[in-house]
Amino acid sequence: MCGRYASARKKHELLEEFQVELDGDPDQELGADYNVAPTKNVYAVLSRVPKEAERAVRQLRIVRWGLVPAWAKDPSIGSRMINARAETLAEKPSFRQAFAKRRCLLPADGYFEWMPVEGDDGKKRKQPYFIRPDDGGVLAMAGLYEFWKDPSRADDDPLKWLVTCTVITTDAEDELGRIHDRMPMMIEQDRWAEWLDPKLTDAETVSGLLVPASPGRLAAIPVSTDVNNVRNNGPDLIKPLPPEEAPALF
DNA sequence: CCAGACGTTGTT
DNA sequence: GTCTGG
DNA sequence: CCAGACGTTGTT
DNA sequence: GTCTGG
Repeated sequence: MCGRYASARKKHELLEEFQVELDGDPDQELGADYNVAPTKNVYAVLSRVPKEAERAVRQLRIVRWGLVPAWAKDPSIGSRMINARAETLAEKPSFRQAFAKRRCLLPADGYFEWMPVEGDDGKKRKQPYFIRPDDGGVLAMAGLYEFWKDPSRADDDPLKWLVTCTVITTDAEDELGRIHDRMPMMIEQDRWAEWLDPKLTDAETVSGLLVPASPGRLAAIPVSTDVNNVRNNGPDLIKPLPPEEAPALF
């Protein structure tokens, strides 16, 4: 699955790597985040037709992780909507609309998975792994975004509309499956444009874009349990553990 | 009809 | 044990 | 995903 | 808002 990831690239790098036309939040830049957790703000690449325009424009926006459906009475439900199963997206009431019209990419340097292991003392513990492309390239996780109108705020309040997102999950490929049986769905660069196209609303066609990532591109690196606590952050969280402290993977 | 859910993961 | 918050 | 709370009243 | 269960 995907319940934690890293996103440390600068905004200008993302604008370039994702061939973004419009910076949706020109006044805001997120700091390098090596411990992105649910409810935090993240970058999303999406394509929408701006007001009074006729053409969809690829843009980079800051959204909150944890999708709040339009019908929610309050936004707290978002912390339980951090993932959406690729297999059932098209039917689930919480995701169906977003799947048809509001798909996005969530840029990541890599994501974290916790593997249950037996410690030297026989006690159960969990070893975190950082999973990232072995060539250091950017990951484009498939996501959905949604708008939620906050009834407690005035119409002219800039916070009237909350924009949230969820990460789509799929079965993990063989090697990664040993750590965890689910993983975030990745979109290859040659499918970005189609995935983001808001005019493409046919569920079957869109589902066809959700193909498992090509295997063998990702490396799983054992890291310190410092990542467990969301208050910790910084590049040390993705540093490989010294070999003597790293449990044998396979 | 109304009430209540609407989600995923992992673990036992 | 289970829910909420980050 | 993991960590941390899990509660109410009244008083400062 | 829309679906499911009773």
